[in-house]
Amino acid sequence: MSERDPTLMSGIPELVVLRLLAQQEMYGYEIARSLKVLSQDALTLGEGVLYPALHTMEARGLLRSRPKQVDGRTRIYYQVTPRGRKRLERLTASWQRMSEGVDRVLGAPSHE
Amino acid sequence: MSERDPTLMSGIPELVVLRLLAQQEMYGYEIARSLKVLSQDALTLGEGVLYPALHTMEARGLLRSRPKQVDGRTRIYYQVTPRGRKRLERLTASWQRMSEGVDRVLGAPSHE
DNA sequence: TTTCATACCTCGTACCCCGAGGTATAGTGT
DNA sequence: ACACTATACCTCGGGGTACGAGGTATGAAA
Repeated sequence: MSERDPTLMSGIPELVVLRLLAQQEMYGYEIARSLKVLSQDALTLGEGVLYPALHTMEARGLLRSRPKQVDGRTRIYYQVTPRGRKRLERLTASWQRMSEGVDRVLGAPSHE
Repeated sequence: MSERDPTLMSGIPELVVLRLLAQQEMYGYEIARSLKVLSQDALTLGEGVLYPALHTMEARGLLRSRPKQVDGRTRIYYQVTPRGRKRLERLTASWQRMSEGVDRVLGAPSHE
């Protein structure tokens, strides 16, 4: 139903997928490839993560989808809804806050 | 037994706890407070996360503990084992790689 | 025809986070 | 004496998510 804010945990897949789709409509397979390239292999969304995530996000009204036939293959294109954009903003803020927090702890002086 | 590498997910509690303890021996309650201060409130480890995490990490040989009586209260001090230090290195590297990946995706141009 | 890339999917598991609640001591305020 | 706060530990149950493995199907290349 309603989205929960990530506390410490991930939500990374949701965040990066929303970010990609905020730029342009894409289909699942394409998202996976783009992510790998953009992140320079640091992030890899397996299909067992990606597809369920897309479905969940659509069910929550963050995405909308439409099928498209290309060369006899079916692609399902997703786009971000206004609600999804709001969610993206919040997740981005959370991520920044959280990752800065971790970096501060990691960067803490070893002594004194 | 063996530790799993975080793929996308968290492991943040484990990472930051190891990092704190790598600097000096600490007890649970102290860790929670330090974390809040160091991260400037961006990170808060609830006790329901912290204590189980400490126990698991000890069971995995990443930490060693010793009880200490202070003012009639029992504190359990934890320190990092050599194995824990290796684990910390790996987690730190993972974290850096991962967070840079996310930042690259987030920072990707909005158009063209 | 076999293999590879494309393109979708689900199931089960494992893992982890988290809130709520529980015990106990020491100190402070009334 | 009584209550409240801070210290200090703990567990349990639930919820959510990530993930690997496996499954279907098409088109192109070997």
